Amino acid sequence: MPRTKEQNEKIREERRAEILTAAIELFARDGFADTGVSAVAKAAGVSHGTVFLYFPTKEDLFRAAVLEPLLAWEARFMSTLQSEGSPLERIERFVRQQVMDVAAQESYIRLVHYVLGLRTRFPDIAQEIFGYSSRQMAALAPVVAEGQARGQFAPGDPMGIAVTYFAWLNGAPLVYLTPPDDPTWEYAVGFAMRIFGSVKP
Amino acid sequence: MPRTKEQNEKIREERRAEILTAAIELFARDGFADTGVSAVAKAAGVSHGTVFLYFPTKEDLFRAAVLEPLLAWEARFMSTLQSEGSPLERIERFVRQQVMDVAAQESYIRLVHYVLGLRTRFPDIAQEIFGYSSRQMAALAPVVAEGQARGQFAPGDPMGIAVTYFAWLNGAPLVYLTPPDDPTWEYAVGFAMRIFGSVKP
Amino acid sequence: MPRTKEQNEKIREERRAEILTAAIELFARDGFADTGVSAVAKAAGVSHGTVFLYFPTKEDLFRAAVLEPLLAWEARFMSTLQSEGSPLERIERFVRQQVMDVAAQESYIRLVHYVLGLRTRFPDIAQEIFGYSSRQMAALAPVVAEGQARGQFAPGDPMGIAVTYFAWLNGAPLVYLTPPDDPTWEYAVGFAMRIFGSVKP
Amino acid sequence: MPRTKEQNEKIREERRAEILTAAIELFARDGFADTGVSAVAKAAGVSHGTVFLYFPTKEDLFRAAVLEPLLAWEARFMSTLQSEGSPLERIERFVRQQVMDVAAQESYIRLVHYVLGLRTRFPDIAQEIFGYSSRQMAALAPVVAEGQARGQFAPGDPMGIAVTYFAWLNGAPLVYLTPPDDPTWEYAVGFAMRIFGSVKP
DNA sequence: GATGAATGAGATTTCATTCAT
DNA sequence: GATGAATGAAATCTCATTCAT
Repeated sequence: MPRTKEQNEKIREERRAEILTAAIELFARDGFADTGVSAVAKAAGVSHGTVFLYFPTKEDLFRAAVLEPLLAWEARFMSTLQSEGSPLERIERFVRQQVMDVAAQESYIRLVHYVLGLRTRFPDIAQEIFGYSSRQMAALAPVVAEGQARGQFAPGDPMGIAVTYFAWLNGAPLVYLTPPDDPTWEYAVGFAMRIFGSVKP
Repeated sequence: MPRTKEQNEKIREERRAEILTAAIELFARDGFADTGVSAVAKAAGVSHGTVFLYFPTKEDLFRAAVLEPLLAWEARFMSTLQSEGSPLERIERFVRQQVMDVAAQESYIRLVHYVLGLRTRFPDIAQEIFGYSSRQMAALAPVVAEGQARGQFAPGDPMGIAVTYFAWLNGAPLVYLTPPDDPTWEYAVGFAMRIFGSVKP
Repeated sequence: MPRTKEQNEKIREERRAEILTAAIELFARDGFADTGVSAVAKAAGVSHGTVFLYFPTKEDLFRAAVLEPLLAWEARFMSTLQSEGSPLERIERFVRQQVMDVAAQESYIRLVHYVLGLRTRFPDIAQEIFGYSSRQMAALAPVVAEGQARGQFAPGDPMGIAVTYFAWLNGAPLVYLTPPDDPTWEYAVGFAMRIFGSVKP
Repeated sequence: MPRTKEQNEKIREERRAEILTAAIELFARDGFADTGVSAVAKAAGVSHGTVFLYFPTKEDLFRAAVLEPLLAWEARFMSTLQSEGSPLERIERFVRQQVMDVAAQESYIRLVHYVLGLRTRFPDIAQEIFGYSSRQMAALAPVVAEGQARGQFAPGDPMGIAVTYFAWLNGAPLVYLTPPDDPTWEYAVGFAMRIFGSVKP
């Protein structure tokens, strides 16, 4: 009895995900050129020929490894920002969530930064990441403004503050090198709130 | 009659610097593996064989391109931090200098970040960069503490604040994409000072 | 449907042998450094990339080309030495076999001598060849002693005689330059027997 | 006061000899392709540019390193062969001299064998060496014949015997690996005499 | 005459991609 | 669909040779 169409689809989906997971890890560790397709195949438990059945070229594989996780993140962060509570509460929740994700997905973050650093080498992918960043900053600014109106944050251009926060968020994994469950990360959240002008006594 | 030793030395010094300058630019743009030694040679106006007369391997060239500028920077920043004036003045000068350098040497900064991102690929070089960062943070913290004692900055663990500032500084070039003479950078300095708890009215 | 494991194994075995045969010929003619892997590949009818699928480095290819035929030879010679007949008959058969092999496999012999000449350049391979020689001399000596006891050979230290014979055998291809079917070789056998002290009237 | 023509000549002669001595050693150790002109220059204490003042190409240097010592040897051996004494005495003296020279100049001998092994690679040089060998065998045969006539040697074609002896002489350094002052070499002389049919009781 | 900086041909080795099975 | 043998472009690195000084 041959497999049904659904079963085939499912198998394909799983294989694809396995390859992508392996690719993220390896591309993040060694960069694009130093990561062989064979290495990804091996880590995913398939032959290197198979990788090309799922991704026509190495560049396609790379692009998928970099961009697909971004989509899932974006949805989560946006919803957090629009959730319940005062601006201070929402922003603190948002910051904590991002910090924790950055800590937990450290190798993926490295991959994103790698592409941004080589933005002339990978212009299309970098462009998509910049779009993602811009949308987040644009969504953060009005919440900051609302907090300032309520007196929860120190005054200042809300968009400038949002940008400053994202600069810090991007730089964080370069200075905090501890594992995700280390208290440093929670501690860092408190310091990040200083950017919004909220200093805990 | 052969050249004197001094003449040879001078020639070598100049060629070396030319090659290094070209290497920084290209490594920053395309990364290690995608930058051919021939491309560096061409940009420096020499044949590829010549590059190997000055740097025994491509890795040596890369290492020199990443680390040698750091040494010059370190001296400058340290001296700024220990210059005259109140803690607030010194830190503001320090921040402005770093921000302006980061803006002006954008491609070099990208190169440094590239290495930090691929720190398992380039462990030795990354280690040296981390050492450089640590020394700067260690030098910054006492100035913050002094400013807090004088009431110029909001309270908070000085070392934690120093680390937060460096996180921001590292992230800045990923969100500010404007040329070095753009007012954005001066503007960014003001926002960075929020991290120290100094909010201009 | 992919090839079966057996099919792959067979393909690999055949290709490997083809490459090795070509390599022996070319290494013997031009030495290690002046034989390009591409030349071997061309002679074997494959692309140069393929050679590296079978031998990870050129040195590995060289080592295999030098040592693998030795193993086959050793077995043959040993069995001849221990075959039936009087010591004189066995040694004469042994000498004739070696002389004929040396004549027939002239280029391979040249390759072995090449390695022995450059024994500081190829210490491991040379060591293995010396081991091979030693084992043969050690096996020859007792047969000589037996022949002396029977009065078939002139007296003298059997091991010294074995060594002398091997010196001659090694030197033979440097002075006899005729093709393998030339009567010179058969003629040479008779002269070699003088070393054992057996002079035909 | 400038140097006289004679002084210049002498200096040139010495430099040339130094380079040649270094070249013999290195070519013998590493072969032609793996010996760099710079290595020879360094061993001779000159710059690599200087080597090309004395030998227009690397091949010329190699040719000189291989062939020049042969000329000196030839003269010595010939005179020994034509010296005083009975054929047995002269041949024994000749053999001893050659064996001792082979032992003492082991690396040079290796170089000669290297060229003979790669005779298609270095056809001209090999040709000259073969000429040298032929002349020696041609000179040795009549002495053997004379010895046979006097009953000092066992009968047999004198030229065949001469060739057999040279085969042995060429093979000797491949099986005797001891330093030149080791008694093995003197011992070997005795065994070599068996080829002529002279067995010491 | 001597030096050593520079060149560029050529060597080994890697690896994305193709394709027969 | 999956495999892995094969290809060949491209990369790093070496070194004989030239030539300005």
